[in-house]
This record gives sequence, structure tokens and C-alpha cells, in this order.
Amino acid sequence: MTPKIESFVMHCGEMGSRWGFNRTVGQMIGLLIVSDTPKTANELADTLNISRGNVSMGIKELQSWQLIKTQHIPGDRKDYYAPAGDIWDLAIRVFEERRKREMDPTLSLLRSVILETPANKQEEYAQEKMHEMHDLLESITVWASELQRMSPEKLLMLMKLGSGVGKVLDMKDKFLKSGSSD
Amino acid sequence: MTPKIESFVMHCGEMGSRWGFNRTVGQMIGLLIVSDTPKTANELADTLNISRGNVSMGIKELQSWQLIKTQHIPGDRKDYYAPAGDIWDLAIRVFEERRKREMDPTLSLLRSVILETPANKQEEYAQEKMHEMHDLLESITVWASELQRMSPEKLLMLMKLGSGVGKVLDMKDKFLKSGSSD
DNA sequence: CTAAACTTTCAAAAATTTCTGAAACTTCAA
DNA sequence: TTGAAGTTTCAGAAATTTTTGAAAGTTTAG
Repeated sequence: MTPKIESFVMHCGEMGSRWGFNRTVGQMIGLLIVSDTPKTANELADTLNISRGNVSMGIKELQSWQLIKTQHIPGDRKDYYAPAGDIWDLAIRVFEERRKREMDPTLSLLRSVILETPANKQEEYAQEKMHEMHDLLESITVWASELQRMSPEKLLMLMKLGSGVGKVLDMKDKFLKSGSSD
Repeated sequence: MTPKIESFVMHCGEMGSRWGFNRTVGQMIGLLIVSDTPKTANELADTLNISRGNVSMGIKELQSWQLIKTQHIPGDRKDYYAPAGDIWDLAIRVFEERRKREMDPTLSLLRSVILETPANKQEEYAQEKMHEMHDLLESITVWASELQRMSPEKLLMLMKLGSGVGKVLDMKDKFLKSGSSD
């Protein structure tokens, strides 16, 4: 690893836990992203100076996130690993996987709690708040899944539009009022 | 705490680390959200069965996230704590604070690395990837900050529109082509 | 079938994070 | 100025997460 590549890979390790994995998993995906050729598990272990067993668990973790794919070289028994798509694909997968882990369990708990009848004023207030939280999480979930169905180009277009989207929304209203359908 | 409230608060504790804080901080904000009156640090410690010192650190943490505000009751020296806004405000603050912690450091590292001249083919490829990553993170950052400037009503409208936003984008193009200005 | 080449598993060690509680600190009424 | 009521700090204990490495497992060529 050259110094530039190393500083990027080590940074991915430090950020790993904030991004939802652990240090070595962060280093592994960082290294795979900037590598121009697929790498074997042993190469990862040697390059990153971590144990072979740790690499094996890291690979499993990255596969569960769908961030890497396995490749084979004819006449070679080893598994070679590479990122499962371009930067956009990876970002979208991390985003989606985190949404699942960070919001779905809460959504399901909230759903079950707000179904019950409040036993007193205090619970009534609590359930009201839980209801607000539920509605917000649900809106975000629906929105996220719809955004994911959009092509990267359209998404980029939307992002580049930025707050200008507010103006477009106003425009849509005007447009619809003057006779068009959905 | 009634059983329903307790199950919500304990859930917030379990999710705490996924949301970016630790268990007791998660429980604390959960409890404050569903409480119809502000709570003192001692009440939090007693209700959650955690040490007074831990509550003090948790309060500092929640203040650094700007998720709670301090209130006073006339003739009472104690500090009373309550959520710093409604569910939307809290969600927006968590989102923003996490963006800062999870993306800004990486953006700054990438910026410095891609400025340097690649020393060989391998580094050229790596820096290309880092450039892509940089551009994506920067687009997201700009977009997030613009979304934050929108009112909750407009944001909700945008979210409810869902993937229909694609159609609106197309419409905007048509509209602009037929003679209107930005 | 056997052995070589490779991968996975998992118990225990190491590292890290969280939590406690006693001591120090702050503030204010009297 | 004093002391009661309150808050914060922080070193060490407890809990949790990560990492190692040796043993077990798998696959395939011969």
C-alpha cells in the first residue's frame, strides 16, 4: 500500500464503527474500493496486518451488507473479492441496510404499542408522541424505498436541484390546478 | 413507568448505539420524549435505575446533540429537562449531527488526498475512486443542508410525493423548455 | 480414498466502551 | 461565611465488542 492509499484505508477503519461496521471491516471495504484488481482473503490479511480468521468474518459481514462480490480466476481455487458495484451502488446499499437496522425494529415496536388503549392521561400523551414518531419513520421509510427505485442519474439530478425542489413543488401545484391530472 | 412506556424506553436503549449514542443516553431521550412533564436528573436516574453520574454525562451528550433543553420552575433550584422541540426537530438534529460525524471527516480526508499527484497506475485508479466518493459525499452534504432549510410541511410534501418527484422533474424540464425562467 | 490447498468456526484474549460512585465543585439562601 | 442542595468529574469496575489463532471443515486433483 502506498502512503495515500494507506491513509484512506486506515481512515475507513477509524470511521468503520460510525458507518455501522467494525474497524477491520471498514479497512477491508476501503481497500477493496481503491484496488484496481480483486483481492484474496490472504492478501487482505497480509496487507492490513490482521488475522486470517478476522478476514473471514469480515467477508461474511460485507456479504451480508451485499457490498462485495466473489470472483474466480480460471485454474485458481482461491476466492477473489471485489466491491459489488460502483460507489453509488455501495452507498445505496449501506443506506438501505442501515435504514433496515435502525428504523424497522422501532417501527414495529411503535406499531404494536400504539394499538393498545392508553390506561391514563400520562399514557395518552406518551402514545400520542409514539404515534408522531411512527408516522415520521413510516414516511421516511416509504420515501427511501421510492428514492431507491429511481435511477442514479435522476437521483443526482434531484440532489443537484437542492432546495430548488421547493419551487418545483409549487410549480406542480400551479400546473395541476390549471387542469392536468396526476 | 407503565409497561407500555417502559417497553418503548428500553427499546430506545437497545437501539441507542445504532442511532449514534449509548444505551443510557438512548433511554434518557426516549423517556423525555414520552414524558408529559420535564424531568430532573435525579428523576431520570431513579426511573431508569442508572447512576447519577451517568445521567450527568448523558445530559451533556444530549446537549451536544442539541436534543434537550433545560427548564426552570420558579422557586426550585433543580434543572428540569425536556426535548428541544417536536419529533421532527429531533429527527432533523440527529440526522444533521450524524451527517457531520459520519461524512465530514471523510470528505476532508478525501479532499486532501485527491489533491496530490498519483505516483503510479495503481494510485491513479485509487484516486479516481476517491474522487467519485468525494463527489458523491459532497452532493449528499449540499443536498442535506438544503433540505434542512425547507419547512417541515414542505419536506413532508416532498416525501409524500415519493418517486412521483421523478415525474415532476420531467415536468419541470418541459415547463422550462416552453419558455419560463428559473 | 488421500492429501494438499484453502476456508470457516469459535473459545478465549485483548481492546474498547460504558457505568458507577465517591470526591470535588458550584450556587445560593440565610 | 456557612452549609444545604444541587451538579460534575473521573478513576477504576463492569460490560461489551473485536480480534486472534488453533482446530475443524470443505473441496478437488490425483
